[in-house]
Amino acid sequence: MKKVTYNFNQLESKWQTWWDRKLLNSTNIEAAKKPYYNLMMFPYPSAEGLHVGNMYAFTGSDVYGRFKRMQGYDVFEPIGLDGFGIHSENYALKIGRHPMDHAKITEKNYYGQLHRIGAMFDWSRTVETYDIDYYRWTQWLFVQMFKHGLAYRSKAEVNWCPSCKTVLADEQVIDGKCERCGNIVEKRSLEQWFFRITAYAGKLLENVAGSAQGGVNLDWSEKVRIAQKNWIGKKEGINITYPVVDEQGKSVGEVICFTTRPDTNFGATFVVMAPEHPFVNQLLSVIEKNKRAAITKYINAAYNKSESNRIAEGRKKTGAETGLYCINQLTGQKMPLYISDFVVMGFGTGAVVGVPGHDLRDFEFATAFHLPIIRVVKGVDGDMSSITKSAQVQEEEGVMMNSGFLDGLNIHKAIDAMMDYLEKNGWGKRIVTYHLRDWLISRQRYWGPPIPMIFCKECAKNGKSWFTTDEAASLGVSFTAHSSSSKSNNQSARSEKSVTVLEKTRLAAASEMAGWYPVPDDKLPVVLPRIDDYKPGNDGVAPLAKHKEFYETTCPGCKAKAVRETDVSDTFLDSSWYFLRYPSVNKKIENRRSKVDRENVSSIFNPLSSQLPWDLKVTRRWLPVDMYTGGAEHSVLHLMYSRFVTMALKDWGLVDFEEPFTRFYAHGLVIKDGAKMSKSKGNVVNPDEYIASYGADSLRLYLMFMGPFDQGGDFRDTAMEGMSRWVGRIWRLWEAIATNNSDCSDKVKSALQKLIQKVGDDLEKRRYNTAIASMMEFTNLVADEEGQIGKNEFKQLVLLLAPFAPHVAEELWFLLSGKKESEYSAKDSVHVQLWPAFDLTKVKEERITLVVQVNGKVRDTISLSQKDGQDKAHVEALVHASERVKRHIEGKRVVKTIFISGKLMNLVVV
RNA sequence: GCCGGGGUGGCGAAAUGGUAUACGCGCAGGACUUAAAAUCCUGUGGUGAUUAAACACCGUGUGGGUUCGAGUCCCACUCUCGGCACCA
Repeated sequence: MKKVTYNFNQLESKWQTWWDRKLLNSTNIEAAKKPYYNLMMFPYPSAEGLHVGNMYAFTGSDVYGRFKRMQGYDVFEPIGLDGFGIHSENYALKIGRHPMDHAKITEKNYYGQLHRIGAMFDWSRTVETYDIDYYRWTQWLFVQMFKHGLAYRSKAEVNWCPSCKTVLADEQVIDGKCERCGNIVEKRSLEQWFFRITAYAGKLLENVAGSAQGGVNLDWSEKVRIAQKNWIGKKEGINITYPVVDEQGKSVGEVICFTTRPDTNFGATFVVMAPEHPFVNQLLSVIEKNKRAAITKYINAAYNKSESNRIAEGRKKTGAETGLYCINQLTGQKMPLYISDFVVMGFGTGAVVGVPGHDLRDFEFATAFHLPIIRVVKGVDGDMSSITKSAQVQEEEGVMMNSGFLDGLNIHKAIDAMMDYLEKNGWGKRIVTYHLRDWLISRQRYWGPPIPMIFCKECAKNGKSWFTTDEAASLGVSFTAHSSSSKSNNQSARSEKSVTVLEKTRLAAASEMAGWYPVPDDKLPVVLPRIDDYKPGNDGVAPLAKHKEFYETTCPGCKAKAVRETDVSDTFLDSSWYFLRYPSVNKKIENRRSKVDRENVSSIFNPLSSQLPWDLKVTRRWLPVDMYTGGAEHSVLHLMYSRFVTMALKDWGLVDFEEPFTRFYAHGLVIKDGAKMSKSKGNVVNPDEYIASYGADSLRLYLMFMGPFDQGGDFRDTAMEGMSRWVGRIWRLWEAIATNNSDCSDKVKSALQKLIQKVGDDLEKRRYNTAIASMMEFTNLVADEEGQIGKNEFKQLVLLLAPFAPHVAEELWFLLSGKKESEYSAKDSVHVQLWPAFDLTKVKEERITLVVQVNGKVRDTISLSQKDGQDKAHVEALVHASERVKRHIEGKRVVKTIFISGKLMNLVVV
């Protein structure tokens, strides 16, 4: 910790105050001529304050925003807090503070820190997700989802975190553990609210895979696009129907199996269902008593098995025999039907046909249960013997055999031929399935937006719901309880035509929504009351469920007594639309400055018009987001949810674009002592202390210099000394100019032109580390020239420095202006100057260095004029005159001479 | 298992197929100073050789290949970091 020759603490706070006072960073949303929306993922407060990893990300985003502004764009760079939800609540619980009080404290801390890093945030338009003015609209979004059939309630096997005491969406379970607390997640069968994100699976995939026809081409980090692709997990295959019979051959129903490899179906020898498969219940009534007990036992064991147990068990195959058979209609063969937990209910149909010769899992199962194994593919190794070892199981390539009409075809052709055949006979139907599941949106927690739904027993009894109201009819989504109820499930997104899918799913949803009404628009928001028993319980019931005064209400349909939903929505819903809010934030219904009193419920149920949370005109101008920066850990979380919400809004005609983020840049992670910064590892670095001892500018520079922005880096404080030194050197350059108004050499002038080009290029590519390095090279060159730099050249250097070190750049620019403080206006600020232009014709380099090689090895270098360097004969003469070259070609014959004009000559000798 | 990054000095890292290790840290030596801090200067991949310089050889995870020339392109492998995973 050391001192620099200028007082950075004083200087930085001086300019931060000045920028605020001059509204330098408050974008004029309405008047902007060249809007550029530069957004960084807003932080979710899960600690007392930001750590240096957060600052790294914000700085990287800010450097780019500042660069764009200097290129003449009206850059909007907003900031906010994602402080509603489980992250913040868990921390509040940990330190024993009420989440509402905690929110106020984190707001102060986070905003204070975000101020001190010197980013160009527009502090006049912040968004806090726990603000009533904000979550009122989060609830509105939920209602819209419901009315459009994209929100539904369903009993399902869901992830339950025993530590957070709530359910979680699939995306929020990482390696069988809770995304928030790291505890092992259990399965519970609960009735929950879901968002039908699967209805958009096709479109979500197309755009991100770049396969959209006339669609959107996303300029996104490759690894994020691939992660989304994998998560959506599109598989094209076929659903094959197998009739099921008992020992006597009597028909007892049918089982549908999904497969991508129907070509191997002549080799099928058994069928396996997941323990959760609906057919299991059905068959329990038809099978022998002694088998029934065994099956029930197996199923119960499977239910109670946690995810971690399953993982620990590895590939060991267990199962229960049903005594029933599926008929392979290709061959007429009877295939025994089993129940096993290696088949998962959530994918395909929850039942698979076993082809042990050509699928490793099937092979393992067949071996464990002594089932026949038939070879139907001759592999690339030509092996045609019977399959007895797992190494013989052919999966990827081969030619069909023992397969009737398929014999001799390669497997890829055979797949198509078989699908055609099965469809023609009515035994199968081609199908597309996705790994993506519907978004489980309810949380049994306190700190979130109450789900704005009301349940009425009376209406439920009468088959009434919002879908039977006049409003629904006027929106064209009416539904009567008597129409056929097609069972909706998580795999309903199959057709590529989203309109018809939406119509279907909407009706399907309506049929199951008897008794449910959304809170009418004019009764929003449903305010989260302040309660003292806010801790989550073990019973799967939200804290609000213990508060009659909250949940007792009247039915919007029949006016009878009814109850509110007491679960709150997932945090990721809060952040799924915040980018739409920022530019329109001044459109808040109430006066921005007089926030609605959170405690006073009666003042909140204000009649509201059917306005939108965003201004359509503003939104058309500013969205989608031009540049979005954030962590890759949100690849399948926030980024997927936001895309889904935006697509839905587009279909409802509320926005005119379907992708929220045109460009997304995934920044790297800051590592400390070889590990990701985290509280539990105790390696969290607080930026405050470094700002205090080195200044925000030096810290910013150091963070950007550590390595490429998309790779992150290892934080070490010793290296920051170097940055601090360099800033000091620049400061002293100014002192030299101030005292002896020096001019500089052509060498420096030429170098500056090249520097301007280099820094601009690097900034566009976000290669901040090399941009800074080249500025250092430039100042080193100036030092070699005895510190001689012209005032003009120095001014240009300050412009290049401005995005990285905004405070010191502003101070130097101010000093260079020669103005008094009172005369220095917002227009004079270094940050609104135009990025300097470069002119390479000004580059004067008389001498160049030409490399001389013999057989590709460098043996000498020749310094000569630009002009002579182009002259092959001249260079050749010099090369042959070189002592060093002579030594290596002596007694040998030059068979070839390679000449790259102005750069290199290579003599090939033998 | 599948899909993606990545392996370069003591460390963070740089290099449109053309002088590998720019820039920074660290380290060593020096200047300034009564001394320290700060600042500035010089050196810094390895081995060998030399009074010294010149010099030679080796060097970008491993093994091959293409090329006048490979950190960079191709093939095979290996380690590592991320994502997905009994997904049919």
